[in-house]
Parts: sequence; structure tokens; C-alpha cells
Amino acid sequence: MSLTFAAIHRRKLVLVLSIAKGSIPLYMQIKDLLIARVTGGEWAPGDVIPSEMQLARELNVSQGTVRKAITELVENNVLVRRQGKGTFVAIHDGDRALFHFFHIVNDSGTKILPGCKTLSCRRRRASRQETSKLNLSSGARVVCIERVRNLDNQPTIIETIILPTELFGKLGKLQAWDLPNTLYELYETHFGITIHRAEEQLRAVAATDHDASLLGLEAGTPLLEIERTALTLDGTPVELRISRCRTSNHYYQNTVL
Amino acid sequence: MSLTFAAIHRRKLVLVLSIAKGSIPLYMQIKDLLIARVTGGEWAPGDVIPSEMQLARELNVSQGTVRKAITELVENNVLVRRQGKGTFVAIHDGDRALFHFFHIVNDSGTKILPGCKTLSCRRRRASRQETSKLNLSSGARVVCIERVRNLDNQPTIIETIILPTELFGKLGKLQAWDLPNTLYELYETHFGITIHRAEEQLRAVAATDHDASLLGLEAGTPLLEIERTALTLDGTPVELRISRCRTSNHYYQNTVL
DNA sequence: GATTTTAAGACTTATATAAGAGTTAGGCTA
DNA sequence: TAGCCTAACTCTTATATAAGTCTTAAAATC
Repeated sequence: MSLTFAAIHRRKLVLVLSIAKGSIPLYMQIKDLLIARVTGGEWAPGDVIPSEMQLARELNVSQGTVRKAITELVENNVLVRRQGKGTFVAIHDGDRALFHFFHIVNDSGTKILPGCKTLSCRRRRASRQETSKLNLSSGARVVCIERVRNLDNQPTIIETIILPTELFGKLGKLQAWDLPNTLYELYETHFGITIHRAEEQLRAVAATDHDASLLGLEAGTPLLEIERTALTLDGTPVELRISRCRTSNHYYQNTVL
Repeated sequence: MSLTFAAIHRRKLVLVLSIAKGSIPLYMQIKDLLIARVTGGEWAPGDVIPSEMQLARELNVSQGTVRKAITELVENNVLVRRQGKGTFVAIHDGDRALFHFFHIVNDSGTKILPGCKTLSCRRRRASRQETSKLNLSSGARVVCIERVRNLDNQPTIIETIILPTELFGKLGKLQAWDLPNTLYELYETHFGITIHRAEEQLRAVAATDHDASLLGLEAGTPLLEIERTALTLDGTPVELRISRCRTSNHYYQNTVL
């Protein structure tokens, strides 16, 4: 009896959720629905989401089905589970950003908190390359931040960060914004933008005179250039970041699974 | 009735499998058991493993529990599922090795099959650094392969590969072994060693005279140096590989999830 | 009669549901 | 205030049903 009942509900749900495509598994539909609530801002980072049972009742599916959807989102770092407490929208604090997105470690293999000195922060038109990599219309404006990071008390990285003014308008208006060390946290708390994925392209380049003077070494010294495109959950590129690193005492660590 | 029965069996299983630690979930114990069968060689790469139902019966657990264990191993690239056919021990052919472990792409972002010319293949004592990174006893012998890879018909990468003679004895004995393009496939088929994970350390270095002559550029040109330690499933380091890449027309692509 | 097509069945993994066992935190009681 | 109880969670396991794949043998066709 209860089985038949559940089966009927399931059919109804499929009809309601999708256009009865028939072949998309229930748990995936639930997953998409949850993603929509997160990206739509209904559930903000740090919020508790309804319990598995509540969601199951609301959506007329069983707890296990909701659970499977949530599990995948946990694996994608969208949600965080805490047994006995609830499930939360992942909050990407500085530590997590450092752990996840910062790959430079010193020769002993330990990750150190980089210091940071902002050199400039101004608005300008996006270059051709920038519009292409950030999916902007030609002539769009961007915020351009330049800063130097210290590692082990030595200037080691020159960072150039490009952000679309459209999304990060407030940032460019202040000439000398008090920029925090970990920007991704700021993006999330002040702009509602969460970085979920990044594509990095690494090259060896020769230090320019500019690089050389900032890092205190000779022009022509090999530097590791990291060009990163940071994306939101739905794949929209929202930040372009070029880092030029001195690798005499540090290296870029990558684990291939 | 059947519940009690299952519960009793479960208790038995826990006692048999572990030393009744009491709190380790069943599916994890199953997972460890499956890993043991794979690493122990009972199931070789490419083999079908028993069906979920068979394993469930053998181990006195339900199909779903076996399934959860297998799911994790699929996520770790240890097993591969094919609906309607069965579950197989993952086989790491050249394509997969290229897809997974080769990160150099050309400027247009496409991954190309690198050509390969072996320069030398000889045995010698391991250096201090090598013994440390490969967990070898001091004075151990290694096979040392040096080769040049062509990308887009241009010599682009100089690879130096270090392997413990203990594991790869046959390799060093032949002066001019006909080395295939993708070595990891060879390790698996001829030596029963499967590479599962790798740690890569990247630096920008200046080309030495040796590099320069092999790659046809000037000494001092910045090169991307990738030092890779390749590990088996149980974390044993089995290969050390140093690649020095010209990055004028190519770059190292990394996706951060 | 030989060959191709079709359909049933015996496998497999995939999905959905349900129930009970751990965890946590806050409130109640001695 | 210390300890215990309880409610609200997630976690684990079990079971049932769906869906995909291959084999085999009967039926249709040439």
C-alpha cells in the first residue's frame, strides 16, 4: 500500500519537476533544485538548509533520495554536513581559500600564509584578452589590482587581478580600499559571489625590469607565471589573476589524483 | 526474522573482518577488503570482479553495502562499472595516462600526443635526493632514463625518469629497450605496478647548456621544471620524473576543483 | 534447409524507499 | 552546577524495483 502510494507520488514529482523527460533520475532533479536554491541566494553561505527529512517530505521523495543528491553536492564542496547538527551551505573562509587555491609552498613543503602589499587598484577598459577570458562585451570596464605577496619575509609573488566592474563595482571606486589578504572571502561576503573552480595555466617566463625591481632580483631571472581564471558554480568566469612567482625558495605544489 | 538474521551475520562479519573495533562501518571494511584483493593481485587490471550480489552473499551483507564500498573505489579510479556487464578493475591505458597525468597543452588549449625519443637508459646508484624521495635504502640502485619529447614537431620536454631497480629490474638490463611512449601502461602490464596518484612540484628554472642544445634554444631561457613523484594505491613512491619544458608555445594546465 | 530476426530469460548495475543506529546540543532535574 | 534525558539531526544498512546487456532459442524469411 505505502509502496504504491510512494510510487504515485514519484510519478507526480517527475511530472512537476521536469517536463516528464522520463529518464532523468529523481536524485539528479533534486540536486539541480538544491543547486538552484543555493545559487539563487535562497540559502546563503553558512545557512543551515532544511533537514533531509524535511526536504524529503516537501518534495515527496524518501530521505535516501534527498541524501544522495546532497552527497554529490558535498563532494562538489557546495554543502557541508555535520552529523547531529545539520547540512550547511559551504562557507569559504580564508583558510579554505588558502588551502584550496593557493599552491605555493616553500622548499620544506609547508604552506605558509603569504603577506600582502597592494600597489594599486584602479578601473580601466578591459583588454582584448581580458574580455575574451572573462566573457565580457568589448569595451567593458574592469577593476585592476596589483599587489606583491611576501613569503617567508621576502617579496615572492606579483599578482595582477582583473575583475569585471559590472560585478565588483564597489571595489574599483575606492582608490585605496583596505583589501584583505584573501579576496575570495570578500567576494563571497560582500558581493555574493562564490568561487568554486579555477583553471590555471602555468608557464616559465623571464622577469621584466618591472618584476625585477619589485622582487629584488635581476631582469631575465626565470619566474613561474600562473594565469588563473576563477569560476562560479555555474561556470561563469568572474576573476582573472596573473601571478609571477620567484621559485628559488618555493614551488608550486600539485596533487594529481 | 530476516532482520535479526542479517544482524547476527553482521556481528559475525565485524568480528571476522576487523578485530571487532566496533565502530568502523561495514562498507568501509568491505572497501578495505576489496582494495586488498586488488593490490594483492587476486584481481588484476581488466578483470571482472564478482557481481555485487555475489559479493554480498559471500560477505553476508546486503547488495547496497557492497555497492557503497564499490562506489568509493570507482570514485578513486580503482574500479570501473558498466551497467549490465559488471564491475572491472580499472585498466590504465595510454589514453587514460595521457588524459590524467600529462598536463602540457599547446597555446590553443588542446592536448596533443607527444612524440618521444629515448636518449639513454642505464643503471646507477641512487643519489641522496632520490633515495629520500623514493624511500630507498642508501646505496640502492636505480634505472635512469633520459628522453626528449616532441610537441607539435618541436623538441619541447626533457624527461629524466628514475626507477628503483628492485621493482623495475628488467628495464635497466637492456641498454636500448624499446620504450613505449606511455610508460605507466608498461609498468602495469609488465611489472604489475599501477600508478594511482602523483605529487608534482613546479618551478621556473634557467636552461642549462645541456637543455639548450637538446631543445635548440639559448642557455638561460626560462624552462618549466616539473618534478613528479608517482605513487601506487597504497602510497608507495615508485617513480621519480623530472621534466624540463619549454613553454613558449605550450603551458601546464591545471584545474582546481 | 540455411540464414536472419525477434523475443524471452538470466544475468548485471542503477535507483528508490524504509528503518534503525550514531551524534550533537540544549533543557531538565537532582 | 553536574549529570542525564530527549529531540533533531545525519549515518549506515537493508530491501525492492527499474533499467541495461548479453545469450539463446524459437520464429520468420529467403
